[in-house]
Amino acid sequence: MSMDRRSGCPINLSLEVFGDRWSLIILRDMIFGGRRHFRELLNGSMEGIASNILADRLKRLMELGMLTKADDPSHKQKAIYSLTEMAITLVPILAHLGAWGRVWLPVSDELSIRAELLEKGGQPMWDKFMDELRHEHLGMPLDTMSGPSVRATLQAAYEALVASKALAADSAA
Amino acid sequence: MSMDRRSGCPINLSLEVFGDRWSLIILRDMIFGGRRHFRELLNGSMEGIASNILADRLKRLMELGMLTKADDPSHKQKAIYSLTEMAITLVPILAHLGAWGRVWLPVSDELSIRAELLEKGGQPMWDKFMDELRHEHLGMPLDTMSGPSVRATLQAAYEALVASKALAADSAA
DNA sequence: CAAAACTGATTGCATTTTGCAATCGGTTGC
DNA sequence: GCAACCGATTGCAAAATGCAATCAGTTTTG
Repeated sequence: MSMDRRSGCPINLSLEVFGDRWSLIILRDMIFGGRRHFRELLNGSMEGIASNILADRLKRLMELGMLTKADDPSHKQKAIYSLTEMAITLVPILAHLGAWGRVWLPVSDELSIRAELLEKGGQPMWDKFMDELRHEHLGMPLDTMSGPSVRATLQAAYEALVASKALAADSAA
Repeated sequence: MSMDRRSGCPINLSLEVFGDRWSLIILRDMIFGGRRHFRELLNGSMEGIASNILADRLKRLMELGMLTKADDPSHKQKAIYSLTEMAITLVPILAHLGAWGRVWLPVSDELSIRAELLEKGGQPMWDKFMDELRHEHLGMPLDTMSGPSVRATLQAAYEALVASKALAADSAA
């Protein structure tokens, strides 16, 4: 909440933006999960964020210029949160972070398949994804309309893995 | 300090490692500043870390496998902290983080020159840097001994910029 | 050889941040 | 009308943080 400015170091300033346990989780769910509403973020997060923390972080991310809020025309009191360009350009960082975590931390297979695909896709896939996010959140035209969206591709891979695991568990039982 | 495991998501797990305001700052000072001792980290950090927080984070980073501690042979009670491979592979993430911060946050010229050079150097420079860090911290042989070290290059650019700024300020006065 | 300075910490304590549970007033669907 | 849902807000306890003082051992200094 506070504008510290402990130093003008780029890494320090970045850390002042998401050097906490929730801000990046919220952005992850918006970017990869496509969530736009308060309730979606509240109930959808696997990590179980509390509603006051979510409200606080959404406010803070807006103050920092990472998100904008707009009324949902279909529902008078529903708010739609949108990523700004500043947040969309985090995609390569999230990809690297996921790749690093996949190597060094006790990740679960299902949840890391997305990170694996995103890593293998490399910069071209990240560019396509950012393009799609700009379309979704900023109303920009889609440069290239080639095949399924990156999010759908990642989601399909995740669901296929979950299904195959369930099958294996069934046949074992 | 706690081993949360809120979820097996790679991004979440990564966040549980450095989703705080100090852990990455310490690693930054070790990687880019070449600091190895408690006092160097305590007094050298621009952001002014408190000694108890530093002690706590060093302990935590050791438990996480990011650092190791050894006796300094030249000084019986001096401890030398070393980066592990796990920490050294953060270099690309730090480079991306610095690049992102340089674009979107109010960085200072002097402190962002390093990030700029590291970004421009790209993967080859990161590889060279990681190779040098493995030599320094893990005792590995240097693959390529080509020219000045990456850290020295970055440091020289920083000092040149500080000097030129001081000169400009002098001539203005 | 004793005093001073430095080593990596630790302790006590006040302040701030975090997280949980309950709740709020307004909106929507039935 | 009324239950379910909307984006929050409040009260409160627990944890993290930051500061200042301190520690015992080691090295340097005079």
